[in-house]
Amino acid sequence: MTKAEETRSFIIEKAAPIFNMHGYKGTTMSQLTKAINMTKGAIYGNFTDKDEIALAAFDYNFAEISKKIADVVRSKKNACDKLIAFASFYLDHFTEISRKGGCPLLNAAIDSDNIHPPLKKRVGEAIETWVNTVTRIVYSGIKHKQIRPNARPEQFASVFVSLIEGGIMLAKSTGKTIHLSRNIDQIIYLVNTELRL
Amino acid sequence: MTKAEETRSFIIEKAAPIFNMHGYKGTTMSQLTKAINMTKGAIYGNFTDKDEIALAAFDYNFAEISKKIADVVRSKKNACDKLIAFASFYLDHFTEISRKGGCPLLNAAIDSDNIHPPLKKRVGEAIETWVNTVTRIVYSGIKHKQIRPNARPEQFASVFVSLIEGGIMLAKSTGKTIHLSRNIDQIIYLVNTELRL
DNA sequence: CAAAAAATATACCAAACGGTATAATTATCT
DNA sequence: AGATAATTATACCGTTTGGTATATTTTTTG
Repeated sequence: MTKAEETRSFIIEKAAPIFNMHGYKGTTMSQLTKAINMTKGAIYGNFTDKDEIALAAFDYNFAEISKKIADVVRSKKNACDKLIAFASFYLDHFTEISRKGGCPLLNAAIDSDNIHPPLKKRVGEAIETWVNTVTRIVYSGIKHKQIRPNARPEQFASVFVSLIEGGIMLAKSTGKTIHLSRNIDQIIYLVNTELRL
Repeated sequence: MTKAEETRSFIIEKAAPIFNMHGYKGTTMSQLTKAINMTKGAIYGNFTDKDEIALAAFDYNFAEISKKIADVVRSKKNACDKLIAFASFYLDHFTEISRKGGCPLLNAAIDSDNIHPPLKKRVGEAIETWVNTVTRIVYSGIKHKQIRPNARPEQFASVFVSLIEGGIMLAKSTGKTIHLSRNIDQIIYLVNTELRL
């Protein structure tokens, strides 16, 4: 990794939580200069404009949480356990996720809507990826006789992701984690009663 | 209603969808002057600052959708039917809701977080009200022998609201309404298999 | 209908916004 | 090490931001 690439990564790493917390319009270049501890000229030497930083920041945030989820999912062999581990991750790390501003998928989805089409497009794709990941776990579970063959993977995936994102929204805005934990309980219940063979 | 009150209402009515679409930071006074067709001086003669308009706009948006939901819920006698009518409302009116920028609860919850504590507080309270409405419907159903006595109203309410809000988020950001309709199907399924007596 | 009061338009303000030209600095390469 | 290239800091730009003092218009009231 060259110096330039390192600096670029450093900028993105510092900018990412700020964009996640304050949104695109809510994040200013002077906030970024403070967090990155570089002048505007330096930052603009590495990025053409604020948009490019915002897009890179979203990609970083999404990749970061994706990696953590992938690790947790990979640690389980059974498809049902993978799903439960996936969902539990959000509850187990709610404090940390909350401190960084919440789920970047949810935040960027709402934030980009009506104000930033390129970002919105990217968020939409990320969410599809997200849903597809869950869908594939269910299909794989069916294939390996761990999940009932009459399960509906796409249906389950929408519900699964919605319960997580909706739970975060409820928990964050009311300040009561119980809303999220109820949803994770519901996911575990659904996995064990509707899916598991 | 005096002239002043009428003007105030008019301003809020016009400002409400703009705040819902573009968020607090994303909404500028010049956007408002165009939509309201009044000069800045006139607007500031009726409101002390942008914050006051934003708070009033959220209250308006919340009251508007609350009223519509209340009408739909009131039209059904059975608690289970009330819940299904509630959830179906979002699917039936998704296009309209989408055109106005999505669910104001979800939007304001994400938008206000980390940038506007007074608005965040109000949104949190609105969400609690929302969840409590669902909780009460379930309790009432238990009382009137329409819902199983072993149902867990609070648990169900969190799941219910999350499936709606999460579904809107998925549907809006991917552009595919199917995500929302899957969630509404899930709610109907849950009502009929887990709650209904 | 005229006077008082309220509401609106005009014209302006300082501050903050995203962005840039250029000079100074630092890293790279022969 | 010295020349060259890349990076960063300084200082600035025009525009837009939320907000306001004041003049003008409109509404209300005696």
